[in-house]
Amino acid sequence: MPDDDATPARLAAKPSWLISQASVHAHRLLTGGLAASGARGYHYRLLAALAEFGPASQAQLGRRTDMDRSDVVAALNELAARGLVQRSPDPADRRRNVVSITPAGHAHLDRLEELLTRVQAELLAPLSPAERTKLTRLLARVVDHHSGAAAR
Amino acid sequence: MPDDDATPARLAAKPSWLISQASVHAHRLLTGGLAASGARGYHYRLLAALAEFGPASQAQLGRRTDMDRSDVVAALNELAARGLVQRSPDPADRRRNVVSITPAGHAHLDRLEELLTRVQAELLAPLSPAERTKLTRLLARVVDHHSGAAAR
DNA sequence: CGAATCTCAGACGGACTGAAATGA
DNA sequence: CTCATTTCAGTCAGTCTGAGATTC
Repeated sequence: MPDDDATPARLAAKPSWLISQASVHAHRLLTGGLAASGARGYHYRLLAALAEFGPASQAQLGRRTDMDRSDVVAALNELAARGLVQRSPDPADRRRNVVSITPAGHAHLDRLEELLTRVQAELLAPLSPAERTKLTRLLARVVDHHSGAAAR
Repeated sequence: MPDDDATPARLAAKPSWLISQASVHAHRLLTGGLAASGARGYHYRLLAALAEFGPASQAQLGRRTDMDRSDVVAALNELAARGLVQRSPDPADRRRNVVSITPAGHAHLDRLEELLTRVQAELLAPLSPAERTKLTRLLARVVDHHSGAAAR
């Protein structure tokens, strides 16, 4: 049987379908690439937030990386066990754990950054450099519009 | 505190991040719009496949709509209960149920089609018509590349 | 015999909710 | 006392796997 798994045309033409298919492929490439280094996407998100904004509470990190509170706890446990972040009580407010990135954490972030850059190239392989930029800009405007309106 | 939920720049610039964020927004708009009609995305996918390719077995429908076999069973139960599809044993192969769309199913598909078209417009609201086309074409090439290579 | 189909029940990982403990 | 934070336990919806019955 030839087209036993052909996608219905009206479905394949819907932007929402294309986006969700693209997202599936992206997630597969991403977790695949990271697994080789024993890392997860959450690690990158947390380390990137710490590197850019400096030490932060776990609640802050959850908001900045769009992660659930309990997932932040779990991922930080993994990072702390490997010495990539450090938890210390905030001297100014002893309710908080202030989380900061260590030198080893910076080094790890650099490795992940490089790895993720390769994954992006793989994901956008069929597009020219100009087209990759164009796609990225268009997506950014769509995302910006909806997260600006909906988030808060 | 102002930027308590700012996204790290290097994360916000990654195509894979943008795609997955866009996918979250698309899914939210989609399920939200469909829920108003008591419908689900699976219903549209199945009805579209039946309308385009004609009667099919449940296994075929699963492949064409990228659905799990047990989800096909559940969604068809819902559609059959509302008289939108019909199940009948295949006389040529009694293992199979041949599923076909009813006139009421066609009418329902038309309603869903209209609804989903509005959702697409909402999703791509910040883009001009030309930009929407451009984005759709670029995404189609990316998806095509990866599903052509990985699927089988 | 092996392979495919339909169906149901159970499992499984991911994400959210509630509440206790702590301390400003 | 009230509020925010951290943490864990429990829950929940969505999806997949396994197994059985049937037919090719």
